[in-house]
Amino acid sequence: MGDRSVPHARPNKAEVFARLREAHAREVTEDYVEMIADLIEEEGEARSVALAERFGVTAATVNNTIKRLERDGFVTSRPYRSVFLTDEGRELAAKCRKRHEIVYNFLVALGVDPTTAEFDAEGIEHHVSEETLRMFAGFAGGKRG
Amino acid sequence: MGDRSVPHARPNKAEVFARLREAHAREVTEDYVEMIADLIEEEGEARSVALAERFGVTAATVNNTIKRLERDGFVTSRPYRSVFLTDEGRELAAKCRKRHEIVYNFLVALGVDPTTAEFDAEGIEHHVSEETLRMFAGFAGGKRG
DNA sequence: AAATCAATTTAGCCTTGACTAACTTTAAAA
DNA sequence: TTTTAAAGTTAGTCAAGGCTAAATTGATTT
Repeated sequence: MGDRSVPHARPNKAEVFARLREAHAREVTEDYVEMIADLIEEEGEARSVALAERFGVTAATVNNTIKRLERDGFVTSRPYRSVFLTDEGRELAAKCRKRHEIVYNFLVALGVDPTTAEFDAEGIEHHVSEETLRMFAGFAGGKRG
Repeated sequence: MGDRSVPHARPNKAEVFARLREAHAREVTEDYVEMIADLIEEEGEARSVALAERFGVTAATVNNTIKRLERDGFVTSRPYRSVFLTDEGRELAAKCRKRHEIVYNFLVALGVDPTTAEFDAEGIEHHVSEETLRMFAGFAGGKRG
């Protein structure tokens, strides 16, 4: 147990920032698999030109990122062809989409303007723990039901 | 007005991600000025060994970051001496601390465990707009009063 | 005063995530 | 079928933010 017996003991700062850095490392991956899933749904396939347009980056940047996602097992791709999600990628995309919606709906339920909520949700979603996500879901749900 | 006359028009995705990238670029700066202010308050000065310990990074990393903060006008430093905040740095630190507290108190008011709230607040705070921050502050305040 | 130890700095390396410019491939039009 | 335009790729650059290892400085002991 170490020095953690005090009620509400503050976590070690270094732990907090270590977790923050881990979250950062996952962010781009999560945004990409989510966007790829959206594109496949909306347009039937995910072309890198569409990814570049939606993220507001160049085609070269998309290319680099897709290679990394492939290396990490989230997508498959062949030269000059569109990008596909692996099972793992699809799973992650589904999880991220749910989380995004919960955060967005929570902000709107709280009274935040929907446009602002879109901006904020995109940043916040990657840093919300399971526990906090449950609270968010419960709050928005309670307001509806 | 362009194509923004529809109620609740979704913002362009590229804008959302551009703002996200801007927020990222500010994160480390904000965390450092806040931590430097804390150290000066708690210990009278901000030594890089203390910064390294609290962030959970090496002294070399702290050194790099401090140089960047100095370049950007948030701190001053002299070799082998502790770090000082400029007026701009102090201002930013105060703003960040207030924001951090609002986010943390909001999460706790919502029912999130204080330890989890510490972790989540550190990630969330950098992505909360002024508008959302006001909603957070109002929510926690309303519960108290 | 010298030795030692802790703190700081420097140098060099790595990955991520961005860019531009130039090149190749694919698909569509002439 | 050839040409052209759009899409995708490759190569090279850069800054941020991490690291290790080695050198230096400052402060404390002996």
